[in-house]
Amino acid sequence: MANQAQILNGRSLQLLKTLIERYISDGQPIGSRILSKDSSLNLSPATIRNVMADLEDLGLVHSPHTSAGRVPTVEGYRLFVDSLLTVKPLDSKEVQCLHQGLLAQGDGGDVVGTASRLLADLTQMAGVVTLPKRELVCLRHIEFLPLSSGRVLVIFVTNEQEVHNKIIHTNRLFSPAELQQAANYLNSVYSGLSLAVVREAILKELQEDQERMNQGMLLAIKMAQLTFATDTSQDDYVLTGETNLMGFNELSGRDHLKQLFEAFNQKQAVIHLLDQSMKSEGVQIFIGKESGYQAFDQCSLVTSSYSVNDEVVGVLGVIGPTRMSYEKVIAFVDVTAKLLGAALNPKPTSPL
Amino acid sequence: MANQAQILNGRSLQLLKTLIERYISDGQPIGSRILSKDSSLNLSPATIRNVMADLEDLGLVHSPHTSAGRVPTVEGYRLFVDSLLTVKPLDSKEVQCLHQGLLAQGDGGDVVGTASRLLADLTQMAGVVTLPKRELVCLRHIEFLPLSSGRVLVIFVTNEQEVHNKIIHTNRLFSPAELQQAANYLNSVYSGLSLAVVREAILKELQEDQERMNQGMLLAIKMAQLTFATDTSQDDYVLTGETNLMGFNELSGRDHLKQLFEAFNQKQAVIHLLDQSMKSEGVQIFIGKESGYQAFDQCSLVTSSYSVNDEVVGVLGVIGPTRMSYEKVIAFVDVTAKLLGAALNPKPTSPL
DNA sequence: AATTGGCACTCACTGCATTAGAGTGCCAAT
DNA sequence: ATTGGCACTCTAATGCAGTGAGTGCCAATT
Repeated sequence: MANQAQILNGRSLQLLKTLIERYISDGQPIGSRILSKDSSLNLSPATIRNVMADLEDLGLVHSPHTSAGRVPTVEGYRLFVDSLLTVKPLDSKEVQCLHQGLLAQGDGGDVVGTASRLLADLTQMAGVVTLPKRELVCLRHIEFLPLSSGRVLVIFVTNEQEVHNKIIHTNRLFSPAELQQAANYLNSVYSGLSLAVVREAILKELQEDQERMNQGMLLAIKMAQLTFATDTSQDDYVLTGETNLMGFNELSGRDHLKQLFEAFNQKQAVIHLLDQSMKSEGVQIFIGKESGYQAFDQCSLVTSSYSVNDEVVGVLGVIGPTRMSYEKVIAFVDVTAKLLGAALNPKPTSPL
Repeated sequence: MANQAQILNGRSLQLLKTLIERYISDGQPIGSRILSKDSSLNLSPATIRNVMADLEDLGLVHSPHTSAGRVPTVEGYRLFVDSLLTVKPLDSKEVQCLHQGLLAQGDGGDVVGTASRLLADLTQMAGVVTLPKRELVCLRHIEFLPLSSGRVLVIFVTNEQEVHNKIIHTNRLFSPAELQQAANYLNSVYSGLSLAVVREAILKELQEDQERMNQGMLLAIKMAQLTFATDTSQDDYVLTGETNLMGFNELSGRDHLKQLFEAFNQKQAVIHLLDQSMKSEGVQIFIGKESGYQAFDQCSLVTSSYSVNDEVVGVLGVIGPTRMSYEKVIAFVDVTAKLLGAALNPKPTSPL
């Protein structure tokens, strides 16, 4: 270990950095000659070879075969992004572009989708944005419609304009009037509160003695419970630009590509990774096998949580090959997260 | 032309048929020797070669290079599916499977999605199903919610349980009470009618003298007009199993695949093709370049419209490489269309 | 007149040897 | 500690011969 500290001096780190930068831009193994010219250290190729041998011992770079240059390993990338990276702030032009794009969207109201598409377009990779966490979501309006055989269609609107629907099962039939009454009650009492609060309140009501309540209220509470009880933390995300990934040679193996897209469809892997980023603020990076999913072996995922009112409500990120321009992507992800948070934030639900 | 008729006798057709069948199963150019053994005609390879030369003159088959076997052309496939094909009815086992799958779905109520997935799973290609046509869709319930700056969120439920929403712009602010009244009016008058009828009725109302109506009715009509006027024939479809297509060599060129998936994402091309099938009943097939879209050059699309109450309401189909087992796919598409129509049909909207 | 066997020819694919080039590792010299 | 030199390794590209599948055509056969 003392050895490592000795070896990993400024110079070797500098070399590692230029190697990775060059590899990211060229995509081919980097030899000592190139590195000697590329770095401003004025070292001969021979010296560089020695350093490279050390770096290889440490597992930071790797040689595809005897007479090829070096390629960064996952550990190399990790060290790079953790300590060597010089993140350039975005051009104000690009920030403008993002800002415009996020605000000047159509009336679809799909800020999340827009953000995802912006990420994908600007990075030429895949963009992914989770829907904002439910707890942050305020109930605006609820409505019940009777269906056949005791089922009831629940429609509820959250925040400004997001419409959700769900079918619940009841053990008896209800008249439209009853349901209307229940909805009225719920709307008058719970409108404007976050779903989390609503859920708690309902549980409390159910525990209290129910004789105090009249029939209508009781029905309303029960319906609400059926609707909101199951914490279907609607883990979902918007993924765009997947096709961009087909352009990269390192991902273009048939099987690889198939695995990747199947993972996208099943969502579960991506969700798991994004969830991990939920816990911490700021940009987080998964490089290659670090993700733990085989499908993403050759991919890196750069994520950032985004917040509204200083509370983390979602995650967004970019998926691309491990050989991506981390500096740029990190910058993009970072500001997009902030802009998205801002775009979601200052929309005070206009009180009716 | 008289020549063609002479040449295209039963024997050459028979040979074309076996050639295509064999090519579909093997995927490699078929030579005269193989064909001689495969066909039950007891002809020598030399004879077959003569026939093949004729077929090539007619543009039905094609030789990749001098010393390779023959491969069917688009025209060859076309002749094959039009006149030579022996469609085998499905095993009752498979029909069962489809039937079960369509009926025994979760409460998601997403019959269309289920159908698409079934098609994809059973054929190991991509399945696509359009949403049922709007005209067949009955208005069940409508509701307005005021948003900021004169915008109004419209929620309407069609058929049993499909929830749609849309934002419309108005030139002044409305109170919730006004909107409620308007919704009540619309619900009482138009509930149960198809969207097409509703649209017509509204246009008629607007043309008649409006002084007869009171303020509330007028508002209601205007809101409804904004909602249903633009014939956003919600051209949309559910596409599943795209990843299955990545397994086929003939489609696995990077650029090809990318084009294909981009076409899927943009939807427009697929919609156009499906729309064409809307007009005619029964199974329809687009082979290779027949589609007119470069992205689908190497693909075939087997579609069938599906009907409810003898009226065509949507289209479904399978997308795969031109070298697909048309017999099977046609059978699958055909019965799935019928089963889907049936699954949608006998659900009489329970009168409240 | 259709069918067939025979034969020359074409073309892709394979294996093999060769070459050029890029890059390494190591050693001795600075 | 750094460097130049040198032998070595491995890849990628090239050329070349051999093989096999398949064709097209012609003359013989039925």
